[in-house]
Amino acid sequence: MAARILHVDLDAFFVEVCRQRHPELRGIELLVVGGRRDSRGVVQSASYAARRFGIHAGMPIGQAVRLCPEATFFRGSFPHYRDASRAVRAVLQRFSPTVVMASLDEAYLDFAGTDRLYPVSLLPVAERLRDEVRRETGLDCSIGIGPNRMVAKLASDSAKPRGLMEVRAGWEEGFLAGLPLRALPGIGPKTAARLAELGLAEVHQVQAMTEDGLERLLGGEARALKRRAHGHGGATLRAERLPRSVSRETTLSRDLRDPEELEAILALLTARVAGQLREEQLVGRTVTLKLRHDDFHTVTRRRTLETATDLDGELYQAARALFRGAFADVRRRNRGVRLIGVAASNLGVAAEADLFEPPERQRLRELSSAVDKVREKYGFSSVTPAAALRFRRRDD
DNA sequence: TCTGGGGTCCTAGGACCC
DNA sequence: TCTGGGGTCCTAGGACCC
Repeated sequence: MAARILHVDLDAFFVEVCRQRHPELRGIELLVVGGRRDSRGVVQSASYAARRFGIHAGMPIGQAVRLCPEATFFRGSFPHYRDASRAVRAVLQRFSPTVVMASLDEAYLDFAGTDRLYPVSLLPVAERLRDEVRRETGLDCSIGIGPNRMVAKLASDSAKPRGLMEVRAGWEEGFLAGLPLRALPGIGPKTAARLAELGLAEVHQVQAMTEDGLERLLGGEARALKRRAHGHGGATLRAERLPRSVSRETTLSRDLRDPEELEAILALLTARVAGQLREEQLVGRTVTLKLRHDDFHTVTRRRTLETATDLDGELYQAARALFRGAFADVRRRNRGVRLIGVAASNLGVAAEADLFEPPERQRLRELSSAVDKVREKYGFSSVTPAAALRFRRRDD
């Protein structure tokens, strides 16, 4: 059964969702979403008008301000994005039983086995899909169609904005030949620079080489690159699996040197991670602490627990111990801390009940589910971990 | 005001085991 | 007589993606 994958990519998703939710932004052509003017963040998305000034996702906000001081900078809100994304998914699910959201603004649809239904082209389906998404959610999208995920995605990239492109089976190599290697998934800035030093910049160059020749240049990576250059990659859509990690991190509005203040923030971040684990009925066994020094030197420290947990206290205990170890280095280097974060990984599904669980742990579990209920009703900050009180009092 | 936040996957070395 | 070899688990870091 021939694979046929459709990739839907929403155009300027974050910008458009902000416009829908904040009508005062609608008349503003030059709109940049991601953080306020003075934030230490990066651009999440920019309106097409702002992009003409060279602003793009991932660019530091400060740099975007310099490129286009007259632009409006807006922070945006995750729940709004999430709700908009779900609304789009609901439309997509009417077109295929297999819809995999790759992120908030991207989805893959499986059309394998539709050769009789649509013997020639999927473009008419894509057109209807685009119109229905537009009509029901007010959002524009671009759609790429291909024999696998990679080609479908590259096709939608080429089609942006508001375009459709189909690459039929057999035409992958020709389509890819005109692209830079950097366009291939997995070829980021570092790899692209390394390949460029070897004289490789375009997909057609890799296509023209033998695998042995490429192997002499690249070693073990040759095979994977060769496959991608010829248009292979992701013929099936795998169902969604358990997440691999749950994390929260924050870049502080100013660099901090006070460990107590940092521990208070760590307590809040850990409570968020624990809350998400419980919400998704997961438990984590490995706790990772992340610290970024003010000179951008970044370290992680991790610890694997005896038993997986979703309890604030157990996660925090591990996180704090890791923090104290890592903070000793910060102090030794006489630096401040720019970013602090915590992650739970090594995840499993939370067990229904454990008959042999010690009673004190049972009490903690009851406590956290009570906290979860209050938070569900009144918001996360209605309950604050004691360890975070100092931070709350100071900066709220 | 340079450089976010949430993820995924991979590598490499050490410990430990058989 | 100097050191095998595979597998698994663990930690730390890094590239990449949106």
